[in-house]
Parts: sequence; C-alpha cells; structure tokens
Amino acid sequence: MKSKILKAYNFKKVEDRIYRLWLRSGFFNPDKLPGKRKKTYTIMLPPPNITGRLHMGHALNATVNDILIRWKRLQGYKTLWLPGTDHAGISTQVRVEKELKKQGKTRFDLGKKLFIKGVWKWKKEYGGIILEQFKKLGSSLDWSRIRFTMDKKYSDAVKESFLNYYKKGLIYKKDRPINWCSRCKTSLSDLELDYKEEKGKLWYIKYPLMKGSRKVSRTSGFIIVATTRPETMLGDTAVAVNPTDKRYKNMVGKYALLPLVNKKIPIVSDRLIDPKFGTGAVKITPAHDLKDYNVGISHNLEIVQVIDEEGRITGNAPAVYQNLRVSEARERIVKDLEKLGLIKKIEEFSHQIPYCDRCKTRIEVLPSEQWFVKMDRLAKMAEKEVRSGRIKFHPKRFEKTYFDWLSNIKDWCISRQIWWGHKIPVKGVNDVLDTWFSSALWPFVALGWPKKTRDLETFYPTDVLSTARDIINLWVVRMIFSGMEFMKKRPFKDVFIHPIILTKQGKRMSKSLGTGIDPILLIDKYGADATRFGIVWQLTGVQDVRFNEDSIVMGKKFCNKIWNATRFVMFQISDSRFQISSKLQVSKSKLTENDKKILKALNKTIKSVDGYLTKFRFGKAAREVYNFFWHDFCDKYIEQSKSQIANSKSQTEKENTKKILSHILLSSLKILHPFLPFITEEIYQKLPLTNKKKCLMIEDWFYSR
RNA sequence: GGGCACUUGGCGCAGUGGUUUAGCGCGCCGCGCUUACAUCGCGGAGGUCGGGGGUUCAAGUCCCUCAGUGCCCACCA
Repeated sequence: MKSKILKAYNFKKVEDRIYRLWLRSGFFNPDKLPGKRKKTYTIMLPPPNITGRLHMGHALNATVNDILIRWKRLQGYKTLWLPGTDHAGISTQVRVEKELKKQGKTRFDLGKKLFIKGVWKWKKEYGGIILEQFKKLGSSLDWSRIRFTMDKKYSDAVKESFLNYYKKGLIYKKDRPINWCSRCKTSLSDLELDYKEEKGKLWYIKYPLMKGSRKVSRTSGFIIVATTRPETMLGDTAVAVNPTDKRYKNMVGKYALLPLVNKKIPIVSDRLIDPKFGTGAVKITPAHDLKDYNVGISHNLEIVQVIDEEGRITGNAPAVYQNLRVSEARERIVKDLEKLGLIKKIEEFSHQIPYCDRCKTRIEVLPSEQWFVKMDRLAKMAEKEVRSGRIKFHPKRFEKTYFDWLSNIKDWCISRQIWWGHKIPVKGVNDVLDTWFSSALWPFVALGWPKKTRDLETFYPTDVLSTARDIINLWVVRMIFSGMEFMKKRPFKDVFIHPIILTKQGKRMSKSLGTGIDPILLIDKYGADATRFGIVWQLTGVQDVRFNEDSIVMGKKFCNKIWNATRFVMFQISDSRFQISSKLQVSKSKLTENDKKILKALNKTIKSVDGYLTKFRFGKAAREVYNFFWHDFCDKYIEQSKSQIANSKSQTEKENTKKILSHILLSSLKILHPFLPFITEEIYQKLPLTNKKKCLMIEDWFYSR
C-alpha cells in the first residue's frame, strides 16, 4: 500500500514539533482555554529541588500529573498545572559545596556573598535543565505561571507568613538541645536525620558514691551507669533512676562523684528512666540529649555543654580533654576510666546512630538558641482535615503514617545556620528558614498569597497532590496545616502517594550507587509517549515498582500499533471526500453484530478508564485502553471490517463500516491522549474531521460534565 | 522496639466484596512477509499461587502461624 504516511512511527519527527504546537496554542494556560469551563481542576507540581537533573521518580510523578490534567482538560475543566522549582536549602547548599570541594575549597573560603552568588548560578543552570526535562516528557504545565520558592514575591510571602505566626505566638525562640551537623554547621529537624544501625558498645561505668555531702575524698561504694556515649560524661550533672526502682531507693537524694571531672552530682529519680535498661541507673547529660534535658528541667539541673559546634570538647571539660574530637575523647576517656578501675564491664550493643541526611556526617545533640513553631494546635488542625475525610489519601493506608507522626509531634525547629535560604525576618539574626517552611506554603503562595489574587480565588483549594511517601511528614502535613492556618481551607482534596521506582533488582535507584536511570535517555531511545506509557503500565500494585525497561519497549510497540491502525483507517477513507464527524451518524438498525460489539466495548472502556483514573489506578487504566485498542479494535474489528467492506451489499453498508472505523479511531485518540499525548495529537492533526479543533488536547469528551 | 506492605510461570507484574480450564507484558517454541503494522498475525509450551495449619460445599482470594524481602516511625541512655 502506498501512503504518504510512513509505515513505522518515528517519534523523533513528532515530539518536539507537537510540543511547540501546544505551546503556541496557549492551551496549557487555563485562561486561554476555549469554551465556558466553569469547573476548575488544579494540580500544583511538587517543585523539584534544584539539586540536579530529574530522575525516574520525577518522570513518574510528572506523567501521572499530566495524565490527570489532560484527562480533565478533555472533559471540559478549566485546568491548571502550575510548575516551579524549590531552592531546597540545605540540599542545594551541600550539592554546591561538593562542587567547591573539587577545587579544594569550602564555602567559608569563598565567604557568604560569593558562595550565594555561586548557588544562584547553579540554580540557573539546573533549574533550566529541569524545565527542559518536563517539556521533553510532554508535561502540559502552564509556563506563564512558573514560580521559584525564592523568587521575590515568594520570599515576601514567606516573610509574611513567619511574621503572621510570630504575632500569633506560634513561633518562639529557645535555647535547648537540638540536632547539630558539625559539617554543615547547622541545626536540623528530626526529619532531616538518617539513622543507621551500628554495632557499638555499652560501657558500664562506676560512679563513686559520696557518703556525706561535703568531702569529695570520702567515697563509699559505687552506682553503676550504662552508656553508649562515655565521652558525654564530661557534661553529666546527675545520675537518675526510676522512682519505683527498689535497688536505688536509698541512694536517691544523695550524691555521686563524677569521675575524671571530680564533681559532685546528685542522684535523682524520674519516671522517664527505664529501670530495665542497663543497670537502671543512667547518667544525665542535659546539654547533649533531649531526654536528659527534660530530666534536667524537672530537677533543675545544671546544663554543661561539653561538645561544641565543631564536634570538639569544650573548655567546660577538664583541660586534658579540651579540643579533642568526640571520637578521640571517647577513646581517651575509656582508657582513663580503665586505669582508675572504674569500668565494670563492656557489652556489645547495636543501636541507631543519627547522621545528617544530606551530608552523612554524624549528628551531635547540643544546646543552641533556635526558632521553633509551636505544633500542638497546628497538628490538631491537620489531623482534623484528614479524619473528617475532607482530605483523602490514596492508598488510604498512608493516612496512618500521617496520623502516627501527628500524634506525638514535637515543636518544629525552623532555623538553620546555613547560607542558602530565606532569611529569618528578625533583626540581628542571620539564620535562614528550614526549606520545608517555604515549601509548606506552596499551594497558596504559588497562586499569589498574601495578595488576594484572582488565581487564588479561582484555583484554591487545588484538587490533587501527588507525591512520594517519604515526604508525607516533611511536606504534606506541613502544607495541610499551613493551608488551614493561612487560607482556612484544605490545600487539596486528594493526596496520591505514588510508588517509588526501584531497580529491577529491587534496590533503590540512586545516582551515587550508579543504579539510577535518566528518563531522558529512555525518551531518546523510545520516545516520550513510550516512556510515559511504560512507566504507568507498571503502576498497578500497591507498593514500589521494580523498573523494567521491557514495559517501555511495549509502549513503543503500542505507539507503532496505533500509528498503523491509523494508516489502515486513513487508507479506507481516502478514496472519497470522507469526513469524520465527532458524532457517529449511523442508524442502529444498520449495525452488524461486529459493529455493535466494538461500540459497546468502546463505551465500556471509556467508563472504566474514567473510573480507574478517578481512583488513581493508573496502571489499570493504561491496561484498559491498551486492551481495547489492540485486541478489541485492531485484532478483531479491523480484521472484521475488511470483510465487511469487501462483502457489503450496498454503498451505505460500506460507508457505515468506514464511519465506525473512524469513529473508534477518533474516540480512541481521546482516551489515549492523556497517556500518549504526542502520537495522538500528531494523528489528530492529520485526520479529516468536521469541526476540527485546534488541538486534540481540547477536543470534546464523550459526555459533558 | 512498634507499624505498614510484599512473596503468583524464566524476568517484571494483574488477579477489585471467595464465581467455572489462574491472566498480562517481555522472553521462549511452531507456523505465517494474508495489501494497517514482522515494532506484526495465528497457534503453543511453561505456574503444587513462599512454608505450615485452620474456616468453608468451595481459597492466590478469609483467619492463624512461621520464614524471607522492602519501607516508615521511635528521646532505651
């Protein structure tokens, strides 16, 4: 058969051209969409960190978002998908510092001003790459509304929200033990820690008991404490036991002599102490442990900081230990204690050690003056929105993660001593805000808050938030209470928690491990449509996806199938001035059994795709369209149509078959479009249609909403 | 220490309130260049549904238990 259309589908000749067509049409912008479109449908793109190129997780999320947006756009909604990028405070800073390290420099060598300049340069480069990647995927984002979490207006909004909280008394400043990264030189919230199980030791140390309360020299007997961190004993200001612990009943109220420091410290009782751990007696270091700090507060204990911000022993410790690194100090202290015969025994002990999530440096807990957000009231609001069902999680089980975290939440430490971020708007403070403080405002600040903009009025609350489960607490929770606090309304109705893409071996995809796949490579190899379809095809289950390139190969074959089915239909209708009308004009009595069957299958497919997409079952939806098009339409109906056309008794019968062929094709393009936007648009542009729209993207759906 | 998931043909996965011969993609084996497509068509091989126990007329599908895998949460020092 001779045709102007090539036999095999060549995505390379299509995708960039079609994307430009869409951009020119302006239809990514809800204000430029044709028709009345009263109902809105909004998704705020989770702004990717500008730390580097997008990975498969982003590609998955972008695909899922775009499917929803295109589906709703076809259904006649006024759709907005708003793009942006996140400055990603500490992550980006660490990333740029890594680059500097290649030249043997630290950020301190450069100084703050130059360093920040360098980060902006980095932002410009990677921010640009990221946006290009979204375009390659076919994302129908409204580029006219793009935002960056540190653009001028956004920064103003962040300031506004901080002051707003502050005036309400929800933000306060306090000096207490916090998590400290000695490399980043900043505080960190609990969520920014990465715990690793490590084999360590449990040292049983004898603290001499003091007989009276005066003479340090007169000691009699010992109280033995068990600890994993002997070096912190330099800052001990008490020994604590559980009040119910009979073993120590007569010791409470007396004193012990802190070895090496030779200081008198009280023995107190506190319910926080677990009598079953170790000896039941615990050394209390209020400066370097939050629990000890709390014990210290209730017993009015002294707070002695012995580890500084460099991770070295401070001047508060005996001279021999001063300035030693924590690990060196530990070695020395154990040795010294052994010499004094004060180590009763050493046990093997494995426990979780906190590391900086970003730079993998061991975290120290030390006292520092920081800013906190009071969480109790905000947490209650956030909980209520989900309990009431006003915000729903999909899959529902992730609501448990959400509730669990909220139910024992602590105040949020929001100040950081890094350089890249939003400056805390208080005089004399050089700290910046936790990056999640600004991300939490994304759904409404990106729409114009604090100004009462038309966008805010039109598009807030948004419809769906789609993200990965690892940031439910970091981000989703905080967006919800921020939305409630500042907008008095939920920021979105549905939260779709998508799976995480693993390697085929079930390992996490990671650049550093070399297991990551760049979605752009897949797009170059198979096309964006095939890549999208292959990814979505795998989103069937309830847990993580082991990425399999085979499914993308399948996506590519599917595109080819669609292309060739089109060629067949086009050939059938090419012999006349045939025009495909959007409404099928064939009287029911003239339909053959085959005709009826395929029309019925079409309706069923439309319904089930709608149903599955409503429930965020993307993989199922993809399989429905695939099966319908390939098996019902191509394998069966197209084959049947050949004989129907050849054997038809009248011209009308022949025409009917052609009408049905082209009707099914056009309808299929609509259903397929959210999944495979490029090829379907390309074909649409070539079809002879009455009432042809400028783009398939804005065609009429099968029924009106 | 708690919690949430997962374990189905070689590989990656479906099997939604128990419904007849357990499906799909990729791979494999036959046969086909039939004028949409060989990036294809038709046909086929291949599974004791992680182990054990239970409920039932009937169980990948419900319950219990064991094992393995992955993830999340946690101020046992």
